[in-house]
Amino acid sequence: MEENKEVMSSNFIHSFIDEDIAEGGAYYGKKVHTRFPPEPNGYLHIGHAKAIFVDFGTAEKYNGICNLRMDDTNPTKEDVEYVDAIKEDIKWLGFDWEDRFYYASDYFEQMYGYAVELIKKGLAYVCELNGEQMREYRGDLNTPAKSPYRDRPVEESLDLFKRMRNGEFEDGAMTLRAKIDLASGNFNMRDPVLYRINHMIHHRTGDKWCIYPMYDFAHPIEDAIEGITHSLCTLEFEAHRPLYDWVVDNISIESKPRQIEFARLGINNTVMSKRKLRQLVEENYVSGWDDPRMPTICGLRRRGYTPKAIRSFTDQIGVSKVNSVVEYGFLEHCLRDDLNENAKRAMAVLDPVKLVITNYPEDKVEEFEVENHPQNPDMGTRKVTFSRELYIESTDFMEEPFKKYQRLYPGNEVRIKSAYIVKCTGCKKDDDGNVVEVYAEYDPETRGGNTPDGRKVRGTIHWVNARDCIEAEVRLYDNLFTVPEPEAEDKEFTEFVNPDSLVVLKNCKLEKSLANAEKSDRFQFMRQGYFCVDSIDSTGGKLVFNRSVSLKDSFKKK
RNA sequence: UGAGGAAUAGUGUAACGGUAGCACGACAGACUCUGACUCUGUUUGUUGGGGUUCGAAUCCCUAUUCCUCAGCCA
Repeated sequence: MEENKEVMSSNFIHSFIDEDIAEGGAYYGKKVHTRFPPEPNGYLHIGHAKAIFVDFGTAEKYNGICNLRMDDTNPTKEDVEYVDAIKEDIKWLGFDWEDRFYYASDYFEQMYGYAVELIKKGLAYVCELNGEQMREYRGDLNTPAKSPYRDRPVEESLDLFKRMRNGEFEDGAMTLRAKIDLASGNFNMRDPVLYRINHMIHHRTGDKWCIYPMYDFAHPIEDAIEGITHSLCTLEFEAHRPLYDWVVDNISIESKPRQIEFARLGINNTVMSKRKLRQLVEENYVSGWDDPRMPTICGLRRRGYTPKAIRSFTDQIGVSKVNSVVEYGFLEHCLRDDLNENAKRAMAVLDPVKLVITNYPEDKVEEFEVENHPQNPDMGTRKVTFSRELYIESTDFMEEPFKKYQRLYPGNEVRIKSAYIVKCTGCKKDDDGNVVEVYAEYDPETRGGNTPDGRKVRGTIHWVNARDCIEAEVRLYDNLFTVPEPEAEDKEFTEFVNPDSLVVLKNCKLEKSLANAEKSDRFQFMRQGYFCVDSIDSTGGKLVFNRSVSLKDSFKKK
């Protein structure tokens, strides 16, 4: 059943949904309907990608549908600028909400109506405790909360709530609270606040409202209005589920969505809190939200990650209720897996040293045809030129090799990829002992890199023609943090920012064919890793590459 | 201390009460015009203690550890 490779693996959410479908009840006859409800107060990160995958993927699995909804119930934190960025990232990941794009703020009038209903039923009341008092009256683990206003007559609450809406009171002067259970062991049920006063310009409703619904009141209503059957969210909302159900059960609405919680994504060496990511940006630890070291979707995109790799990752890590931390290496594995198959090969010398083929004619130029992908002939070939002087990687020559070193050292033969077998004859060093030129002689019989006599040549190295190449800047990235779990440490997380997480190489030599590479093109530079075109300098036409991920290198560790 | 969750290899994730699998990593080897890829093999696991059962990761009891909640954030 090879063709099922793309289908997401099964998880406990599916078991719950299967039960619901089997039992009928509130879900009977309904298509599975989910939603992804980001608050437009920041950029999406890889953790959101998991949620997106869970929300859209679950709908997909059941031939259902998934809405995209901006959960904009708190104007103090939100901004329109994030809305478009969020939509762009989700689209880029390959998910489609079709025409079902909504704002929580579209439902403010209905929410207000439901609040009035609750007051009329005696299930909500206007409370005049201020924030500080509220905290004092809340009680603690062993003490019930107190609320001096909970027995206020319905008519009085109705009147006050209306006047709250009309703007007669200042911010924080009073709230609308649900009347549930002041002694509940679950603090969320100790008469939670439903509405607060906030005289602020909302990014969509402007100054129409000065009272705003709290998440716990708004979210179940948003879900119910949209006919969501399964409201999937992260574990920290588990204790809010009784309140979610309370709202749905006590207002006059047909739909009874079910909240199911799953564990959010953790990745080691990575910080995934919006607040902290913002801090990294604002304090210039990184160049911006899309810095290729950031775990944001736009950062990963700029780094060279593909939607396919991210989807493969979110699929394979699974969905459960266990707080877990996935290894960063697994994300990299998913990227390599995709890029290995789909990235064209090319040759780039990141730390060049000149190789002179001493027995090759001074003015001769040859052309070789090189395959773009060794395992996939469909990706075609390209031409590279060859002459007496080449650039090779400085690490591909060692005057005194260690055991098992199979590249250039005096007396050793290596294959110059796709060109000739050459034998190293020596090198030239400057006064400080640095190798400035390496010398070798080529074997004309081995044209194209073949060995007609069948002799074994262990090493094959990449190269560019020193007289026919281009220059580029290449940026190498490492983990942004030096410790596996910067958030778990006792110190401020910024103390663990890795100073070596970005290395810029200015004068890399690339084969000429790369001159017409375009932004976002991805390549595997032979033996160097996978790279993505970050930008093209408009003045000099100079290319800048980001290393998306390195190649696995087993021999270094020996 | 109240309430609600969760514990399966180094990591992540599976297993109607019926042989504890898979992936990543690690290690070893084969292959190779990339020390990549690919292929082969190996290693390591049911939190502890009881109980039910022919049989328990799974059911029961108990202990332990970890996570979440006392915003007019989401």
